[in-house]
Amino acid sequence: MERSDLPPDVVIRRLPLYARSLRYLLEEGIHSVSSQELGERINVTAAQIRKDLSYFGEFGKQGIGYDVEKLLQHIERILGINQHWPVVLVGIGLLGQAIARYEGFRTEGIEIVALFDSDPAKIGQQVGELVVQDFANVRRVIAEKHIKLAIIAVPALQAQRVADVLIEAGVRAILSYAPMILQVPEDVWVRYIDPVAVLQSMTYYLAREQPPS
Amino acid sequence: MERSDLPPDVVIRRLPLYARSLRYLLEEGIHSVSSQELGERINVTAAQIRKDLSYFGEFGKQGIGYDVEKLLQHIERILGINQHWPVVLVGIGLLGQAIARYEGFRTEGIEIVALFDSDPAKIGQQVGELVVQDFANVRRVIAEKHIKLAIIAVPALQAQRVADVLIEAGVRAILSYAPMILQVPEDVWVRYIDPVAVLQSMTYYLAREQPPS
DNA sequence: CTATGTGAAGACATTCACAGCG
DNA sequence: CGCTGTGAATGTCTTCACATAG
Repeated sequence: MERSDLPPDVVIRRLPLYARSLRYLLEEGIHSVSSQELGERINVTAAQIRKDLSYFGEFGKQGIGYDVEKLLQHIERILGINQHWPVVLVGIGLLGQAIARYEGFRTEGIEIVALFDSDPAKIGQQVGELVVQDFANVRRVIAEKHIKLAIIAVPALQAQRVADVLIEAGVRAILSYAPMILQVPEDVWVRYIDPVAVLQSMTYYLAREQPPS
Repeated sequence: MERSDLPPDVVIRRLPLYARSLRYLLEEGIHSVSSQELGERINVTAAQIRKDLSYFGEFGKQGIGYDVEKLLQHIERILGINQHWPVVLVGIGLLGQAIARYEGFRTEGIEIVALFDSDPAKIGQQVGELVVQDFANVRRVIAEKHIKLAIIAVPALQAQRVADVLIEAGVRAILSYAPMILQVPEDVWVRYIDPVAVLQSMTYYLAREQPPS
């Protein structure tokens, strides 16, 4: 392949799944895997995995497959998750608290390092190992810790205002749980977690098979 | 267009976003909207919206645009969310509790009607308006209430076992928060909420702009 | 004159199928 | 012989651009 081809975003979004599956393989003590086997675990075709990886180099051995640990390291490096990415979390309601305490965020390059809320009743409260800070201080913390990543877990109507402040302070990528499309400069990345929309897209298919109760 | 063309899944996944945006427009008292205006709110091109809608019929007025309320009703009907979809939630840890209490799930066709966990300490506990039930009873509840939709919020290693039970009991669509790809029959729908993977895919781009702290 | 609906074109993503290497 | 890596072929999705309707 032309190495000058940029990897499509859809490929980038699959890499974390490959990485996770490789970690599970390692935990099972499996040290070698073919594109076929890896694909079966994550419901992706073998050709797709090989093509995806080919955007970044040649990591396998013909006739053998891939060394799990080496491939994992390659992917972690490609994604940049071999480095440490501090994240701020804004909005410490029930969802925010669950996010703040979720172990999955403490590993694999990502670490929530500060919690913010505007509610005086929440400021000062301990959540997991962190103390909730006043959102008014978010700029200073983002600047001091050179934070580029943020998670927003505030109500829909506050999400845009929060995003504006975060971006102005230096955040370059946002994961938002608010049911609201954010308007951001084109050099800022935004992704959404939207369980209601996901469920509603599945009802489309269910409604066509058999009616609901 | 050929009405015989099936709408692509990517179109189905956008419909809930259109619906939500239309609801916000209604709340703002706006009753007419062009594909251009709607597109600007949700960062989708006008042509895409018109093409998407064309899979299902003709809902606009040339020279004018769309009647917000009518288009919303059409989309809700297409998605099947004009009907009532009862959902079971399995796994009442911190995340499960946040999901159970989230208001967004109570509207728009979706309603969580039963909570399940296997932990004796959690069974019997009240969460919002519901009481946590023993997961051992999940089959009976799914059958009695004709439930087709489930949300899984259990640890990764338990997710497959939980999914197997749910599907056997009659569930046809699953929204899973577990960081694990589920193996299911091909007539069952599965979608994932995977915030860690989403964050990790954004670090790819950040790592290429400027190094993290 | 404005904005929809839609074939056709173009861009993008996936799969195929096989040369080539270990 | 098995499995990777990859051009080419196929399939899918998005955008274009304009005929058409109000």
